[in-house]
Amino acid sequence: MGKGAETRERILEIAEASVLSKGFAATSIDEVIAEAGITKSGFFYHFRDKNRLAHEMLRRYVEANDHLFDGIFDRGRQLSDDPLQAFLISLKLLAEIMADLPNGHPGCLIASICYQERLFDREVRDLTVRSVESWNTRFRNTLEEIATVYPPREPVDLGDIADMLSCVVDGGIIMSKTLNDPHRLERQVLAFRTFVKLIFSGPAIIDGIDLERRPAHGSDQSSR
Amino acid sequence: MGKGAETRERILEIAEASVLSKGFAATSIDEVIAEAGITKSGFFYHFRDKNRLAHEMLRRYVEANDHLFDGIFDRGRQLSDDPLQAFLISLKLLAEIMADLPNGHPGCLIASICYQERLFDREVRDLTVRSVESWNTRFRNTLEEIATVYPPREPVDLGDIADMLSCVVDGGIIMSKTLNDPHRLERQVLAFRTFVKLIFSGPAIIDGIDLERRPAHGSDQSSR
DNA sequence: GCTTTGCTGTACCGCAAGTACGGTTTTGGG
DNA sequence: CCCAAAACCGTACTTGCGGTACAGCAAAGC
Repeated sequence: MGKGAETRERILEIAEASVLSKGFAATSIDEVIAEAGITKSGFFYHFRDKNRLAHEMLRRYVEANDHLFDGIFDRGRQLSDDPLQAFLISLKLLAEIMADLPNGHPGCLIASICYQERLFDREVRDLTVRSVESWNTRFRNTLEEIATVYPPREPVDLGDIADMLSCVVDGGIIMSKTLNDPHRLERQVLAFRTFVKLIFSGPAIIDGIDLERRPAHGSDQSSR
Repeated sequence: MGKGAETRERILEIAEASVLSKGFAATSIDEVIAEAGITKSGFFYHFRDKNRLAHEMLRRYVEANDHLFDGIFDRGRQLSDDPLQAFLISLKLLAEIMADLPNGHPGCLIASICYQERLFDREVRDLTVRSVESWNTRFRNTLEEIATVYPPREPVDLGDIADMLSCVVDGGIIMSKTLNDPHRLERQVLAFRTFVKLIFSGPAIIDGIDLERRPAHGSDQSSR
C-alpha cells in the first residue's frame, strides 16, 4: 500500500467512526483532518467532495461486512453437513460476534444513510440497494436449501424470513444504541435463531408421527 | 387551539416530514419557515433553537404512536377474549396500517435520532429511551399474559420477543425505505406474527396428546 | 533530472444556525 | 374601547462549515 492509499484508508477509518457515532451531517471535515493530521487541501486531494467520501466509506463497509458473513457462514458449513444445523451454528456465531464488540455495535452505515438519503447522490443510494439485496438473496438461498430437507412447519415466505435477519440486526443495533445496552442486539439474533428453529425443526404434526423431526432424505452427520 | 399553538403545530408537522425524508441536519430552518409562511424571528419565537424543535417533534411523535398502539391493541381485545388471538389480530391490524401508508412508512424518528445522537441534548435522548422502554414493557406484558394461558413451546425470553417487534418494525422501515418497497415492512410484521403463533400455539408435544392446542384454563370465546 | 504523486498554505465564497433588538399587528380580558 | 400580552416581522450581524482556487513544495519513481 502506497503512502497515498494509506492516508486514504486512515481518513476513511476516522470518518466511519465519526459518522456512526454522530451521523454524516454532523461529521465535519475539519474534525476528520485534524484527527488524521492533514490539511483541508490534502483531504480534497483524495475525495473531491463529501459525497465521494460517503461512497468510498460505504464500499469499504459493504466489503468488510461481506467478508464477515462469508467467514461466519463458511464456518457453519464446516461444523455441520446439515444445512439447518450449519445455519443455526452460524447464527450463534453471529450473535457472539455482535456481543463481543466492546462498546456496542458501531452501527449500520446503510441505516445511517437511509435516514439522510437526500444528502447523497444516486450512486451512493444504488450501492446501498445492491448490498441489501445481495444479503437478502444470500440468506434466502440458505433457507431454501434448508427447506428442501426440512419442509417448513408453517406456510412461510422464505424471502420474508431472509429479510427478517437484516431487519432484526438493524433494529437490534438501533435498540442497543438507544438503550445503551449492547446485549440487546445479541439477544435479537438469538431470538431470530429460535424462530428459524421453530419453523424448520419443530415436531411434525402430519399424521401424528415423526414427533422428533428428521431430515427428509436422511443425512445426519456423515454423508453428503 | 390559539393562533400561536396552531403555528407551532404547523411548524412541527412540516419539520417532521422534512426530518424523516432527509434527516435532521439537512433540514434547514429557512426551508421550514418558507413552507410555513413565517419568518426566522417567528420560528425562534416558538423554539429557542433547533434542539428544542427536535424535542417537541419527538414528544409529538411518541404521543401519536402511543395513541396508534392503544387503538390497535384495544381493538384486538374487543375482537377476541383470548389473549393470543387478540394479539395476533392486533398484529394483523398493525401490518395493514403499515401497508396502507401511501408512499411507504414515513420512518421512525427514534431511529433517525439514534444515528445522529450527538446532535441532540440529554433531554431528547432521555425521551427516546423512555418511549422505547415503554413500548417494550407494553408488548412484554401482553406476551406474559398469553404465556399464562399458552405455555411457550420453546424456552424463550418474553422480553426478547417483545423487543423483537420494535426491532422488526424499525428494521422493516429501513429496508422498505432503502429498497423503495413499502410492502417489505408489512411482510415483516406478518413474519413476526407467524413467530408468535409458532411460539404459543404450536401443537403440544407433551405426552403426545392435545395436538390441537387449547388454553390451559379453557376460555374460548365466551367467558372472561 | 524530470515528472508524477501527495500533499501544505492562504485566501476566499456561500449557506445555514443562531443572536440581538427594535418595531408592528393581533388578540383576549377588564 | 383600551391596554397589555402574545405573536409575530425586519434588519443586521456573527460564527462555523462545505467547498473552490491556486500557488508552491518535498519525496518517490522512472
